Amino acid sequence: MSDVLYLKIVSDIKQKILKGEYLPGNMLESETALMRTYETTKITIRKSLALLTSEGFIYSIPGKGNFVCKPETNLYTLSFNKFDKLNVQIDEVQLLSVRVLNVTDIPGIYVKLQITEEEMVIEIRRLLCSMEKVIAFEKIYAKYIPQNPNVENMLKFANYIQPLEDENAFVMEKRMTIEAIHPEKEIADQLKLPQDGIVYKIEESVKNIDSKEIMSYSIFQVQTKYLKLTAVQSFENSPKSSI
Amino acid sequence: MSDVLYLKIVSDIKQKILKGEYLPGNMLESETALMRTYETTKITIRKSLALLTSEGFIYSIPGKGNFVCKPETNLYTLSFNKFDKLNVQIDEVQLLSVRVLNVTDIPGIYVKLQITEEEMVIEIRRLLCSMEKVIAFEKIYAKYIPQNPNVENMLKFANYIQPLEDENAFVMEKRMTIEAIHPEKEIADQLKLPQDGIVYKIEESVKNIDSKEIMSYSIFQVQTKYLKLTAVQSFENSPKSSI
DNA sequence: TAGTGGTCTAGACCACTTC
DNA sequence: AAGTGGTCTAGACCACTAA
Repeated sequence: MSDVLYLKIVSDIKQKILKGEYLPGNMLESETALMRTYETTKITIRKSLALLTSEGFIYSIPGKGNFVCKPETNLYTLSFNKFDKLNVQIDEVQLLSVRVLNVTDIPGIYVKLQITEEEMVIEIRRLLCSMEKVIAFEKIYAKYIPQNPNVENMLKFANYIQPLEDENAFVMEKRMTIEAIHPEKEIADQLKLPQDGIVYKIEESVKNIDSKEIMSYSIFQVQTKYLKLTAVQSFENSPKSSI
Repeated sequence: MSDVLYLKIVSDIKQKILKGEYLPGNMLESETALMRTYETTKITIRKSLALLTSEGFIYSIPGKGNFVCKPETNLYTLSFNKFDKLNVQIDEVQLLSVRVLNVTDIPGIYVKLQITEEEMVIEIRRLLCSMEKVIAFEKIYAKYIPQNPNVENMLKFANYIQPLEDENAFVMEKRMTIEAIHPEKEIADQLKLPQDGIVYKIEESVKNIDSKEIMSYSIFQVQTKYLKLTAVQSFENSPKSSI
């Protein structure tokens, strides 16, 4: 238990929510009532309520009061990274090919990159390896614009282990879908898998938050045994959540 | 752009971070400097900085200053629910069996439930169906304590669609692992799948945050075509993140 | 010692909801 | 009209950091 007043109030109210004294949808005491119960001023009470709000425990309706949230039980936090979060440590990247292609050469890619059918794309194909073994196969696509720094960056990072988006991570939004499938023959060969093996096919789009532009689209395929998907319900993961 | 001062300051600083004017690790102007630049008082500045902190953009070191965070690029938010988030709507639950067993009858279950080998477990086996078709197979385990309300709750919810943990969601921590595997024969039969089909095997532990006790352990197996896993990098998902 | 962030207080004005 | 939350201000004291 903290000896800071506003944190005491926070953990006190949090306890009441956790113990079920306040149920989702219930209204808390009014701010003036809380001022009296905790013998402090509006400012301190409001600081406590602000913290509870940012942690997702309560919300407020102006003119009415503060209410206990209905917790969102469907949200999980998943920690994933192509390079760090596999069961093996990627220690080598084998570049298979770097090509500049017409959009029409790759069916459907113009939709993924949200570009017109007249444009060019750059394609990178590479293998991620660990201890001389092929762990994953990856294709990366981006719009090709000659002399564009993004393209140069992609090439620079093509055979490095760090993903290029880490440099400007604040501006990026990544969205991925995970599927479990039987590998296509090319992939099965590369990963030295039987045809009825299983791979995770992870498609990821990286979007610039400002310009809304799709920066890159990648397909990452990895044998299931190298990737364990673990997700934690993210409710209590809010910042500074400490009881 | 908001007409509320502290929100203006927030979005202003956020823009500077997004545009790269402030880089991760950089120190912001001091609070007194910010007071001068925005011609306001310490309180308003501090309110802005508090919001930026809770959104994960900055952190502060007492006596030194406020610094731009290195964004965590590995964290994704996954929305998942056995009942709502499949590609089909579960409209029926078929209870296959409810049994009370010795812990030793289910190899390894005492580890999952963190109980001793002398205790009893309750086991629920059920099918989740949609439009007369079997979508998923689920086994749920919990420690069996006669007359314990948890057990009664489990039984009450055993053939309902809502998961029982929703009632006390604040106190629960859910942790799940997702695997893609070839189904065991029992599962393949139930889901009417070929032996070389693929299912997602989702194991979930529900833990009471207060008591640290494992409330339940479940194994949920669903044909891959009914579950699309989509994850979004959770950086910009913080509450009230609005630029 | 000067500068920094952390905590706390008193009081004003506004917009909103409810009766 | 009474009560509610939202925003904003001035100023104090503390603990910490750095020179």
